Amino acid sequence: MKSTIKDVAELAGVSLKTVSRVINLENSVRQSTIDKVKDAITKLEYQPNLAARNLAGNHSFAIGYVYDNPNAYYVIDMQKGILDECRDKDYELIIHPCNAHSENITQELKNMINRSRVAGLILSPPLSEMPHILAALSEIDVHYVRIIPGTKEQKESTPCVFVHDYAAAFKITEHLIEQGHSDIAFISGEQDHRSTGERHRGYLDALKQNNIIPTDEYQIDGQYSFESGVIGAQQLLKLSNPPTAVFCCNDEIAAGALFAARLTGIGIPEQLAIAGFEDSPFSRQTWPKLTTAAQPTHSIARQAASQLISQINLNRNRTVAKSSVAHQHFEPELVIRESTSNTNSIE
Amino acid sequence: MKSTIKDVAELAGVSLKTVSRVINLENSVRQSTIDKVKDAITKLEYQPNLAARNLAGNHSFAIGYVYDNPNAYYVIDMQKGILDECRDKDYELIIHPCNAHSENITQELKNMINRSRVAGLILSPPLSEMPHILAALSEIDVHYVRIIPGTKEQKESTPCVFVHDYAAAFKITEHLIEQGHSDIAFISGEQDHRSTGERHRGYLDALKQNNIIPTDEYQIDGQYSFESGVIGAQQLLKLSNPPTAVFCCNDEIAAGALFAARLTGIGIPEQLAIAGFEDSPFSRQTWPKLTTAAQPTHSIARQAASQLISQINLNRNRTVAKSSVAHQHFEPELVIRESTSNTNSIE
DNA sequence: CCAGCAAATGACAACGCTGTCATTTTTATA
DNA sequence: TATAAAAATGACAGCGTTGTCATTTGCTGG
Repeated sequence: MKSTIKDVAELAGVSLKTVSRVINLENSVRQSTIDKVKDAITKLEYQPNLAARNLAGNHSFAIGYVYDNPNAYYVIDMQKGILDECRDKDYELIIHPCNAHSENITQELKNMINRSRVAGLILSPPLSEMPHILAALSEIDVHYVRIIPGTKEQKESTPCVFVHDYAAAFKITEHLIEQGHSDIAFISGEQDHRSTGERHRGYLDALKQNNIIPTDEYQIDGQYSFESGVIGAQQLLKLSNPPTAVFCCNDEIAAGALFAARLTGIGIPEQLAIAGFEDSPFSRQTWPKLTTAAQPTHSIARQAASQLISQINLNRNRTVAKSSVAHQHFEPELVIRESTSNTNSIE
Repeated sequence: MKSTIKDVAELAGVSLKTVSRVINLENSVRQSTIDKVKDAITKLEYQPNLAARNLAGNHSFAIGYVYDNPNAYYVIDMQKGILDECRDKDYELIIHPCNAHSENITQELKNMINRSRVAGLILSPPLSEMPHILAALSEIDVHYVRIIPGTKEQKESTPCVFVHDYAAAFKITEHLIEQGHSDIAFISGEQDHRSTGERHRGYLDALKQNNIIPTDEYQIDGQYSFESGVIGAQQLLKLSNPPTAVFCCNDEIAAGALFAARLTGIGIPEQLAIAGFEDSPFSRQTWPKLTTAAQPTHSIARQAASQLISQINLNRNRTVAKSSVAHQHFEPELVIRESTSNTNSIE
């Protein structure tokens, strides 16, 4: 029932190998031959057998996406972006959620690569920032592309897709300043996440540029969680001179801060403006809706997959331009909603 | 570098085929031989080459999970559950998000099955309820397990894992009644989702059992979205005799209803009690937190995967007990929080 | 102690494709 | 037009496993 390369070859009147060449986009095939073969492929609805390709070519047409679920929406978007690219390039995606802080994470990843024979990996934060993981991956010979906060300018030795958190944080803080605030607090995510640092830098620089001196007691150490937002905001609201605005390192923290503010009957945004980061769907589902920064997750994911796949292909063709470490960066977009701005009518 | 079945055979002093037998848990291998082989496997850190297995055995060790993203948290949980089972059984997972209402969805699925050569599929709602999709899958010969609302008792011709939405909806409604409510509204999800019907039945039966006659104008047609909750609640609050409680078909709707109530300054739960369904994380991130029903998604997913894999194996071994349509059902659990009950202190 | 049978094991082809290298065809050059 | 070089194509082995069938081993009972 299912047609094989042999059927195609016969129908097209060429050899197996020539069909194989056409499939693999090898050059040195005459256009007229290509056409014949493609016709046959279409007629027979031929689809190459992945298993056979893997086996014969000794390489896999699968890439892996490894993540430590920071946020379901983010992960889903990433998956979708990667998948879209994979479909284009005829690759498969193996997903691998894991616990970044498990002690045998490196062994786990090695096993996974061994088992699934993936040709490469995409890593998103926080895994993409953990030196011991990167080291382990470099040891075994596997390609990978990292998604990390930062910019092209910072020289990384392995391919990365950058998310320009700094710029976004700067913009958000600036927006708060424009709304007339100068007592602006910051609730951070985990200290060991690079995004936390980047966002904090953006915040600080925006203050600086507007001649606002950051207040120590406004800098709250938190985590990327709702609970952390609750606690952080409570801490801030207890101060003798509480801030009038708070920039939260992500939407969950912001939702938590909102919750805490509500508990004490504080008006949002009149008495406290709250901004988040990430534009997760629930930033639209709070009351009031959250101002936040939207990351183009889907594009980022696609870009990462595209980069990974070309890297793999480069390596296969022995063009060995492995050194050409490609980089690209994406800038989040400011999304202004009611939690920071009364000028937006609350529908 | 990577060891093959040949290496194992040599080290163990047996033939290739015997090693293959051990790997595949075939009987008719002496225990002493099994031990020898297993030792060798461990020593060499041997891992069977999936591609070769697929090719030689003409079957795949991959299953697919097809879904139309109803909810990111749900999908992530499902994926995790399926993956856990897959790791156990040495299968791979191919995820396939799609649009249930796209017109060429059946063709898309067929292509996907062809391309990825998955041995079977797991379907979650709403895809699992769409007759034309099921029909298409039955046509091509692919195993599948559906996750659907309902109970074992309902006779389905193909294997299903049931989620007992009816019972959960009944419980939630009963809880509202216990809180002293009798004017209880219902905001539905999409009418063509079976879950909507099941939840509505549960709601109606709970009312009936408590001698409450359902009010027509309290039955709101909605969708599974935040916006729908906003609109539905606004509609309810405009009534001359508005309800004192509302059961929303999922948490998003409930969050929307909460939002709408907030806008009009209505106190929750004093003036309006709100219950959701699903226990998505943000049901804990609203103010006040939402009462809801928690589905054991991870277990459901695992069960579905387990069922699918045994079905596939059965079929392989020509035991052809394909008729033994296994069913199992899971009951959501009531999670009472502040949106319906003042007895819970608001922390 | 051996025939007879079942259980255990092995030899070898095959799965569908790609890599290597040999052969044929085309093109460019003299 | 002949010849060399390049481009296009093909023959065939081999990737790591499993299926089939043949062979060997171990056991039973007479």
